[in-house]
Amino acid sequence: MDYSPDLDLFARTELFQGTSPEALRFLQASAGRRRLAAGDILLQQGDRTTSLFVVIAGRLRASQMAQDGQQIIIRYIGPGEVAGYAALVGSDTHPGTVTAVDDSHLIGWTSAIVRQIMERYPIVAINALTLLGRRYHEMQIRLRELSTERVERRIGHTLLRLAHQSGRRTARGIEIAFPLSRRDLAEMVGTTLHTVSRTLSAWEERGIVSCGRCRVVLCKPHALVAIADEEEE
Amino acid sequence: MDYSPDLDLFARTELFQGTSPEALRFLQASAGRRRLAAGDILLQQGDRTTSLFVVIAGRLRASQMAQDGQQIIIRYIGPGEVAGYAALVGSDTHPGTVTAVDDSHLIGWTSAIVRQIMERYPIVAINALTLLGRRYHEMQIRLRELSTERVERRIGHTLLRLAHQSGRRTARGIEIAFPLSRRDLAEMVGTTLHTVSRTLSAWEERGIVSCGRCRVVLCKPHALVAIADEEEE
DNA sequence: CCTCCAATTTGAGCCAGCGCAAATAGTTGG
DNA sequence: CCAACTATTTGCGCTGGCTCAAATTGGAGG
Repeated sequence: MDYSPDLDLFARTELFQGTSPEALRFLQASAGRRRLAAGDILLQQGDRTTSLFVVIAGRLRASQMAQDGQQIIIRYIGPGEVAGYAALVGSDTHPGTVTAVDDSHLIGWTSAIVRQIMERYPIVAINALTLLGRRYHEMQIRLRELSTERVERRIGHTLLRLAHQSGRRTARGIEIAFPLSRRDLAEMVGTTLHTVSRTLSAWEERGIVSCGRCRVVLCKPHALVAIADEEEE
Repeated sequence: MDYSPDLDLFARTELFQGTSPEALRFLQASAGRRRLAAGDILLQQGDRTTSLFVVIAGRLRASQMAQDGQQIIIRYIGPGEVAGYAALVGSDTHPGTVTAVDDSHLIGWTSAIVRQIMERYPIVAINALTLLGRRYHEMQIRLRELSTERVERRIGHTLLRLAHQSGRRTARGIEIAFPLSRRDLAEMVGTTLHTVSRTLSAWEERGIVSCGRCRVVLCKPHALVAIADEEEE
């Protein structure tokens, strides 16, 4: 491992911000490192919980699968964010699968260490609550969208959220900064890749988006907002 | 207030189980009490967060509304559970509305006290994480169901979950122990009250359920499991 | 017992979006 | 440059479940 995370790095993560220098040193001392290539699996749904990870660089996808193989994407996880929250909430198995979608670099702690950290530094437990509360709230909103909105608006909302979380400014607009296939988008939105493809094609026609293989660029985000939030007449 | 919650009561809630006698005494001393009649609103979406509540008796409904008035039911909250989790995660406004569906009795603490409690007694923060992790996981599952399953199966899963959380054994079967209209069920499942009504009628025909005005009794839970989990051929 | 209101049931028609299928276009490895 | 594969596009027909409408039922209050 050629990479040695410095203390600043920890201080910028959602889980460890605001912790004392002493705590940061302890975190550094007890951490393990992990590198993944795009496509590698970090942890599998149903696996016994052993560690908690924080993403340093790269991007991962958390997904949920049913017995019949149907799966959905819960969220994408980027730098500074927590992956494998089971260790945080004391669950003994992982509720979902986490896969790298880009080459990624993570730092990890065992469940026992995590528990110890939270007991010794309550700010970490409180940060964890804040972060989980945010994710829970996000889920409430997605659940509402899925229950009440048409596919086109859901695709719009999803793209706007992705752009917000991990958009990259480019000459042509805001690009989703990781490989995102039509199928991926469908599994986030709750539809089929066919419908996503048709919708994107229509939008591309109107110059709202520009897309390629596993790539989406939002050229007119405001137009997308209009579609996502327009009043039902 | 004629009701004086004893220490045992706290020890049985999801948030305070496992706390020391000293902590329990502090909790008791700093608690406020609140009674609600069925239909009363405990807190409204968007309101500034002031308190956290624990349900002692009764039942409440947490819901989420969009600008256009479309709403969904996030969950029902029963004895021993937390209502108004915003104070727990440090959110400054409530993400949803909480309404009593039965006469209810709650105990509450101000946000400042909650913060103080979590810093002084880390077990409470850890309990909070566990509880929120459980709810988050529930949401993942509902999101997956909503994305991939047909209405009939979703209604089945929802009824089974409700029966599990707050079912009451009766001569005719397991009764959902609080008023649940077709509309309520529809707002949990992500469909219309018409479709719920048609589905329940069909099931009643087959003796699987028995229902009245705002009442549902599961007469053959195993048949419902079969419907909810049957293989798609 | 009667009135009023909310909850529920049921019918009929329609359509957004799915399922299926087939063609096309990038990508990767050889 | 070719082969094999994966991602994407697009057409077509079908249908689950929504929308609209109207009748019915059960309770609560007087």
